[in-house]
Amino acid sequence: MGDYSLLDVRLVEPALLAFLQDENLHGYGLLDKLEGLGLGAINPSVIYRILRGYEEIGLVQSVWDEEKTQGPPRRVYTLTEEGQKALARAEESLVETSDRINKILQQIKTQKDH
Amino acid sequence: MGDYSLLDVRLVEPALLAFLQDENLHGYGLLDKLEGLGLGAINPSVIYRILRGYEEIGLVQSVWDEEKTQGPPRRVYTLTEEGQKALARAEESLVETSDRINKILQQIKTQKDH
DNA sequence: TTAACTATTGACAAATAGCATATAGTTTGT
DNA sequence: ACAAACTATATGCTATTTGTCAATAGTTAA
Repeated sequence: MGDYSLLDVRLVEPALLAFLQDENLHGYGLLDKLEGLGLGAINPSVIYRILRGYEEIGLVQSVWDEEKTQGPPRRVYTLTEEGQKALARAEESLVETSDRINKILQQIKTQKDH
Repeated sequence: MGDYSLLDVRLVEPALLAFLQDENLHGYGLLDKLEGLGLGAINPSVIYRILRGYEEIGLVQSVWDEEKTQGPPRRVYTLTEEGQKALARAEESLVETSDRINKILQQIKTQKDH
């Protein structure tokens, strides 16, 4: 029961790429970052699934970090060159979506004060 | 030539409510309106399914328009009071999503010029 | 040694989207 | 009159995506 919409769930994918842009992180760390977007209530399995999918298609690479800092070993993800390109495409796509949202909000507003 | 993402598909539901805010429209007319958002490539079945769903939960009401203007009879949808409330909630949700998108875009930008 | 927290994975169910197709009335061209 | 194109709605099936739950397991604090 998260406080986010189905729309917001689809922000997770681009957000993960964005977070990995200049920092190598593991799933749980990424989950923390998502909290900063108000998406902390998302089920961890969703994040892990996306990450594995990204690795399969070559957008990220992972290595096991055994330097047991706070728990069991964890997979640390790095953005590949392909991932950088995917991020660039995601950025464009987000801008377009943002435009569409603004158009809808504008539509709602202009109808309100008829 | 659908140049929209899965994220954008999720904009259809709030958009339909917005379009019905002060104008009674039928499915095909709504599809035309979606074209203005760059979502014209969305399969009509998606729209009709959403509209029937909305009617089931009381957000819209429909009547058959037999005044054969350009083709077979069509269902003309009207927003109910419940639908107005749903639209208000959708508006809030869109604003939140827009904020989240902007945060992600900001994140991408600030990392770019490291 | 038990509980709480960190961390990842997999299995299965539910929801959503895409695609194709059926039905059918109207308009336009020949 | 007939066919083709366009308008309009509906439905069934498949594939994809998302949600939920539970299993596994290491670390830290009580």
